[in-house]
Amino acid sequence: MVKRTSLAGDACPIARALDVFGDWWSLLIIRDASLGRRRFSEFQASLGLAKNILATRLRALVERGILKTVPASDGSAYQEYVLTPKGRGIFPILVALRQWSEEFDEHPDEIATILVDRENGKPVKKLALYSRDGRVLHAADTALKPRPATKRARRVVP
Amino acid sequence: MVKRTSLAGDACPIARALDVFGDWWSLLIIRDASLGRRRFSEFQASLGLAKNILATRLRALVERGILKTVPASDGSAYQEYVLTPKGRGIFPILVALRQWSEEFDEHPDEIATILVDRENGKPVKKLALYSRDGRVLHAADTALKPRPATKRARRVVP
DNA sequence: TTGTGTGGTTGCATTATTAAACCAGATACC
DNA sequence: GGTATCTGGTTTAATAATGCAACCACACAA
Repeated sequence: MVKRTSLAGDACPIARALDVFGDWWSLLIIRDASLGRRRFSEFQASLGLAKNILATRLRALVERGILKTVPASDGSAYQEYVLTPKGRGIFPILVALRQWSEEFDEHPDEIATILVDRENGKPVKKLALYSRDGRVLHAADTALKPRPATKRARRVVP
Repeated sequence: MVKRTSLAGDACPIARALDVFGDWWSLLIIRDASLGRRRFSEFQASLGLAKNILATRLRALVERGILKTVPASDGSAYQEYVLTPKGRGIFPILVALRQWSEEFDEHPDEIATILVDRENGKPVKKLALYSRDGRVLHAADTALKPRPATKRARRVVP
């Protein structure tokens, strides 16, 4: 069996996230969903991917709890795909990706849009990582520690 | 020619970022590099991917300015791969992915590590998006605006 | 100088992606 | 009511990417 590697059982949370939506199209579907696109045909027109791939991805994202299907909002018998809370939780990742391109892309003039505060139309701040006591942390200021054991795990009587 | 779709010319900065390191292995290589792994064999042992795939990915990441090769730090004639500033800029994306898994993974007990402040060993804060004036912004509080035209573009004399 | 480790490349089998054709049910049109 | 068209897919066949194992050149160690 020479299947594509799965990262599902990995202990690294980054790998685990990639296992859920780390393929070529899933994040773009999620981006579209967070922009308000809901219908199969909307995704297909926006992304220009083959319909069978879109169908596969939508099914996987629904299975994994990122999207859910709801009855169409226009009263027709069709269904729509909307983000679950778990799916909306991906928003910071999309913002981080966007800000990386804004900072490091070689042709930033080709970027069409900027992310702004809806209240006043001003660009948002750059994401930053903070310590408990409010200092900005860079990669070198951080470390990985083993996760403390969960208290809730109840021991089975032998 | 039925090639895999490229997102390089896309106007969306998220798509542009995914075009650079959005494939199955690149982000994991970058994660490893940011943990201090530098040698081909270290990446291969850590990730367990085929050597030809690793070679292809490393070459692509070097071409795209995420990694650069340097002489081995132990004085041998081999080379090592280290992150460029552009590569280190991916750190917030890794953090966002990690935090998403910490919050939404169905088996969080399988996550082995937590990210802490090196100063005091305490867990870092959750990434949050802020407005210019310091309010926390969620997806619904934001909007996309067309990017203002760049002033620096000089007109060619006709 | 013989042996071993590093850092790949090559070849082949398997899997994933793609485009295009097809299709059933829902909707719109007359 | 009957026909045409739209929506949301599935199926098929070709091409590209991935995975594994074998191989290989060079560095290094004994």
